[in-house]
Amino acid sequence: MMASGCKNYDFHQIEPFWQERWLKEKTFGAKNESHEKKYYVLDMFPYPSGAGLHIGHPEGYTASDILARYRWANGFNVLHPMGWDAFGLPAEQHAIATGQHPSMNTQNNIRRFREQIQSLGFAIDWDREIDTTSPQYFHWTQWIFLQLFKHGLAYVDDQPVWWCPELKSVLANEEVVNGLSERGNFPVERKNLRQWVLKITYYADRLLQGLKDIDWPDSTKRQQIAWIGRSEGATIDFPVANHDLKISVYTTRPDTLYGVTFLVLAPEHECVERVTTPENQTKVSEYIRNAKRKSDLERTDLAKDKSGIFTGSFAINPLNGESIPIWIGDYVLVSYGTGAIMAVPAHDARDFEFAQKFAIPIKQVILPQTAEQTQENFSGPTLPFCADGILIHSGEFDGLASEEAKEKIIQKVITRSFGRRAIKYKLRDWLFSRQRYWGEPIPILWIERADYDRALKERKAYFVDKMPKETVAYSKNGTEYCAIPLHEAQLPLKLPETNTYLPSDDGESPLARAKQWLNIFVNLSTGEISNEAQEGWVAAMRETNTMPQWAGSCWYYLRYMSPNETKHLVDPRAEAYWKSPDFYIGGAEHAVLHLLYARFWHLFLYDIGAISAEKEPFCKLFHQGIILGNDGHKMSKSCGNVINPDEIVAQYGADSLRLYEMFLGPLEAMKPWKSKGIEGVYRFLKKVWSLYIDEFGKTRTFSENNTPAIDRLLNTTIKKVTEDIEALQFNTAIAQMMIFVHGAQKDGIHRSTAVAFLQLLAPFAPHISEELWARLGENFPIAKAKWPTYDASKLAAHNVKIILQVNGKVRDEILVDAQATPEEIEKIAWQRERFIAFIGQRRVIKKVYVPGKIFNAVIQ
RNA sequence: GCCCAGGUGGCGGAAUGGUAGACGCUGAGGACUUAAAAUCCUUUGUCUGAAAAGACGUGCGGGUUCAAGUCCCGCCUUGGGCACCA
Repeated sequence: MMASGCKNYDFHQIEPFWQERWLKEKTFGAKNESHEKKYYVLDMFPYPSGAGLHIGHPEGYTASDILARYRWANGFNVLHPMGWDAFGLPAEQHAIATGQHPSMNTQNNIRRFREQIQSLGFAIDWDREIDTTSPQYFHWTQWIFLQLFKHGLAYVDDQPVWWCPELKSVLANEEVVNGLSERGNFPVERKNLRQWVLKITYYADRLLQGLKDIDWPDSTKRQQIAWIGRSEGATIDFPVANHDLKISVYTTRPDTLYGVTFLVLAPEHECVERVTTPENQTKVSEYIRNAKRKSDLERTDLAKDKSGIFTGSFAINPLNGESIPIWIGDYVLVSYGTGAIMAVPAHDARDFEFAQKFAIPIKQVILPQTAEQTQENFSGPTLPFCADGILIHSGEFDGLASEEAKEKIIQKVITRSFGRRAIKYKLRDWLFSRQRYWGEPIPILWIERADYDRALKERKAYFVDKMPKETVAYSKNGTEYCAIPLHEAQLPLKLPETNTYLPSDDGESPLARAKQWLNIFVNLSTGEISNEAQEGWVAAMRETNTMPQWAGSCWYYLRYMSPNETKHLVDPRAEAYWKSPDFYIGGAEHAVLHLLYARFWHLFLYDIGAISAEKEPFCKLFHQGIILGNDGHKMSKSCGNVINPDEIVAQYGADSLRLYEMFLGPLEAMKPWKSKGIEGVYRFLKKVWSLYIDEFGKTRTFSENNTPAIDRLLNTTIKKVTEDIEALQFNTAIAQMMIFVHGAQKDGIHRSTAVAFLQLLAPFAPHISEELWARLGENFPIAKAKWPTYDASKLAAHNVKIILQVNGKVRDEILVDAQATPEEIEKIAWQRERFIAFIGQRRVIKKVYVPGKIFNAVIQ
């Protein structure tokens, strides 16, 4: 069981040899039937781009691989899979440019990625490889969509959506950053289009609550919390003077209700026309026209210059009867709360700015409550004062603290029935359709209303028990169409073959041009589909939108458990065993996209019983930091600082690359790549080699015995490496192994020590470890060898160094027996001239002894 | 503007309140070599000093403590996130 007769550390020979061997012997195949404890370690699977593997990929993959191999060595049945998130724009743009079908391009990229990843020697179960673009996979992505549809969580809507003219597609809220597309940084605009939307808001509260029980980086949890944006408050109805009309506003600050000096409606608010008085009509219409013309970037611009217009009407504050003007302003969003606000300029920065600009009265009703600010000479806070405080000018509520006042005022509002408690979320429903070719087709058929009604009435339709309570419908050219699910037997619904991938300017998907695929006939009793009209069948049109790239990644971690399952999205027995990943690693950039969408789908699948083991998909999450270029900037082609992993592997080998990426710094930190730095770990591996192999390429004969120092060093190293792996502190684990090798080189080591050290090194640098392991005559994979344990009694040295301090400053050091008592140590200290010299004639008033470390004399 | 995480030698980074700078890179000197590469050894925070040694030193200013990179208060600064969400 030996790789080669290579004399020197020839990784070119060693690494491919073991990679092939692991693959062929399925060394890292996970067993779905096992009495062993399971460990499921998951990487965020890559998008196989045409650029090939990036140097950042192996960072997370190596970290997860170290854990996988470490768990194997601890007797776990480990699942460490890999796959491809392969739908997406670049493959399609490549197709547009070359005419080559996107699947060709995708398969080429996958092949390259697989080769590159395999060249790094990860302990992956390649029999479980998945590809989101394969029909066997998207069959179940489509199946999940049908379940969402059935449960009323997928619906169509033609509210304004983000449209990107450059990408010719709509984008989800999460994909728009500062008015630009997340992908490509192209401008986006608002456009009314008929779109599929998933009701993620139905899960808003549970998505928030679920965060409490999972072990995630705080910053990521905070981002999701902020994105969900739950707030508690009240909606309050303001009657409009001289109208039979009330305007409802949402507020989180009912304690400021006495400070309301105006209302503001969003320009799109439904009451705008009714409250606008005739003399203000012209100006208001003009204002609204302008507001509509403004791009969202302008409207939410950084300058935030307030604009607005008076409607001419007044509302009545229901609490104190004050008459307050009703304004229109585009700083109020129609899509949040009620689309109208009560403005309290004294205690809200935005209202304050608005009031100042339009000379509206500002009425202070809250006083700061800190002792410092309530002193006699206190002249009042700088307005706006937005924190909690004590109420003034608020009638019966004067003197109450904000928190209590909120509650009391809400109660009064409820009793007098002009309002109610309310909880609002910033989270919006997930815009789920894309006008693109290279995505999962949405498995929906559109039939005419008459056919739909007749089928339902006859109660024989195949879809009766697969429909949402509310019919999903839309009208086009005077005809109403209803959505029905494709029969499950028709899944997977494959993309039509076409040679025009280019989307159109009007938001129509390229699929709409594949007429053969688009216009079909369906048997409403059986769900069968045909291209030819048949007796009793009805004409139907397929949905032409496709799913967004996030769809496939919402449930891939389940598919790995049983990648070939044909009856379920995941084999229930496999799911019961593997549950969910024990460890999930990937970039922080997915904090609110993938990681929120996947949690949503997981909760849904749990609710409908498709899975049963866990309510949360990712119980422990970790983000690896970004690796920057040599120059400290983010790697990019334009900066010319991109490091190619293939070149590193060719020059130093995979083990060096793995080791170096782990040695760079803390896993979570952003850190610059230094091309010189890899020399250090490469030298280290060469030293390891020569510790085991002599200059003729023969395995060395080891020492008869370890020196006591080596015994201690080995045990310290086992302890440190084990603990550091558990804590994901790989950089310091490697440092400790370097210290070990240095000591081993000097003193020589016993064979058993040589064996143990290889095991520690194996998760980090598996190829060289496996090679040397084989040369030591072992005949099974090193990853399956039981992880070494340390002997705690051998960690302590016989002699310890005690630091002598005077007033906390280091003045001397002494070497004493580890068993020495404080008295004995003090006695030795008083014999040290250097130490005594710093004390001189002064009196010692205190002595501090830190066992095994420090003796500190405190003098006057 | 708001929220979060950082700031330690020439560089990447180590340090349960207890010797700051582990480990690695770089630089300097040396050994081996005809030479180079590789390897090995010594050295490498700043200042003063021939040396012994001493003083200073973890973004800045205070504080707590026998003892502070670490804890507390204020500020500066870098990175990330959110940003009219009422």
